Amino acid sequence: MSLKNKLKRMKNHLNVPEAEKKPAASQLSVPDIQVPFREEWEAFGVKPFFFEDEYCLIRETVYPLSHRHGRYSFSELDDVMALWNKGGLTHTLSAEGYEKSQLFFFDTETTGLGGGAGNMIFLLGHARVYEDRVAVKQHLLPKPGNETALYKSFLSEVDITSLVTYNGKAFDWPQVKTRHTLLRDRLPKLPDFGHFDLLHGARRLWKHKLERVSLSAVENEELAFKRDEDTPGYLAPMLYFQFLKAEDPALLKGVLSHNEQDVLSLIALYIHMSKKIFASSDQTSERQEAYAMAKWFIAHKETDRAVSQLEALQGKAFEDSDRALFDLAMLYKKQNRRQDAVPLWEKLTGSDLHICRHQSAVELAIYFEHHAKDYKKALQAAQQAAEDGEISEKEAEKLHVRIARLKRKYSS
DNA sequence: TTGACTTCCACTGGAACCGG
DNA sequence: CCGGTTCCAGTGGAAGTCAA
Repeated sequence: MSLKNKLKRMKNHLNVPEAEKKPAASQLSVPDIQVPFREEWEAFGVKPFFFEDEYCLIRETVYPLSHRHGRYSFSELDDVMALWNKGGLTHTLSAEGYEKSQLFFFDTETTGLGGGAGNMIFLLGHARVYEDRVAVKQHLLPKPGNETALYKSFLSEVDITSLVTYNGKAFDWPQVKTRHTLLRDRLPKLPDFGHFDLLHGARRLWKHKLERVSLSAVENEELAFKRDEDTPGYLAPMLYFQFLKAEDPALLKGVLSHNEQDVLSLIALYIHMSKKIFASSDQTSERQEAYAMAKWFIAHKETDRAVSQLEALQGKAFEDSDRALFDLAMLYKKQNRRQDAVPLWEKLTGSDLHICRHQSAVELAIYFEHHAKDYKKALQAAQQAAEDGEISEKEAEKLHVRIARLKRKYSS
C-alpha cells in the first residue's frame, strides 16, 4: 500500500511539465518545421506534436462505451472494476484500488524483435476508458531522429502505475526503457510501476486447448473478435521502412489500425479474464480451464476459492482429474481438514499417475503415523508406496527410513 | 530440553514462448 | 530471428510441532 502511494507521488513528478505539454508555445517558437503530407495526415485524424526542433505524429480515436469489440462492449469494464473493488481477492490481475480510467492499455510497433540498439519503437499506442468514452491515442515516429518528441509526447500521457499489455513485460516495456536510457538526460525519470501482463494468465487458462496463446489466437477463440483486412504485426517493420523512404501516410494506415485493434482487444481481454476469475466454479463449462483457474487461485494462496473450484470438479472426468483431486486433498490438509483429505488420498493410491499415487500414499503414512496414531495403517500405506513399480531411488530411500521407524513403533 | 519430523519459504535452473 | 518473464519441479535450510 505504501508502495502504491510512492508510485502515485512519482507519477506526479512525471507529469510535472504540464505547461510544456501545450504545443502552442513550441509551435510558435519553431514555425519552420515542415511536416510532409500534412494535409493527408490530418485527413486521417493525425496531428503533429512539436517539441524543441523535432515533431512526432499523434492520432486520436474515440469510441462510445457501447461499442462492441467481439463478445464484449467497453461498458462492461465497469462491471469488472466493481467486482475487483469489492475486494477480498488477491490476484495478479486485481484492479482493486484503481479507477478504470487509470488502466493504461498499451502496445507498440517496432522495427524488429531483437532488443538491440538497431531496433526502435516507431509507434506507441494506448487506450483508456473514461466515464463516457474510450480514447485511443497513438504516437508515431515520423523519422528516426525524432525520438525525443515521440517519447516526450508519450511519457506525458502514460500512467506508469497500471499498464495493461500482452507480453509487454518482456517486450514492449523493456524496449521503452532501452530507448529511454538513450534519451535519459532529456526526459523525466521512469519509476517502477504496476503492470498487468495478460499473456501469462491467458497461457495458464488456455494453453491446454490453444496451439498458440498469441493475442490474435485469443481474440479468435475467446473474444470472438474477427479483424477484417488486418495488417499482421510482422509486416509492420517492412511497411515502416517503406514509409521512411516515401513518407506516404497511406503506407502506415494498416499498421495504425492494427495497433488500435490491439489495444482495444486488451480492454476486451481484461474484461473477459476478470469475468472468468469471478465466475462461480460450476458455470465454467470447460473443465481443464476450471482446473487451471483453481491452480491460479492456489498460486495466489486463495485457498477457499481454490477449494470450491476444485470441489465443483470432483467426480468429473477430464485430463487432469487426478491431479485436481490431489490438489484438493492437499488444500484440505492445509485447512486442517485431514478427515476430508484422507478418502481422496485413499482413492488416489489407485491412480494411473505415479506422482499422485506415490504422494498420496506418503501423505496417508504421515496422517496415520502423526495424527491418527494408527501405526499399522501407516505402515501399510508406506509399504504400499514402496511396492510401487515406478518408484525412484530417492523416494525408495526415504520410504525405507519411514518403514523402519514405523516397524519399530508398531512392534512396541 | 532434545531429537525427529514436518512445514514453509526462498531460491534456482531449465524449458517454453510471445512480441514486430 | 532473441530477450525476458513465468511456470514448474526440485532443493535446502529455518522455523514449527510434538512426544518423551
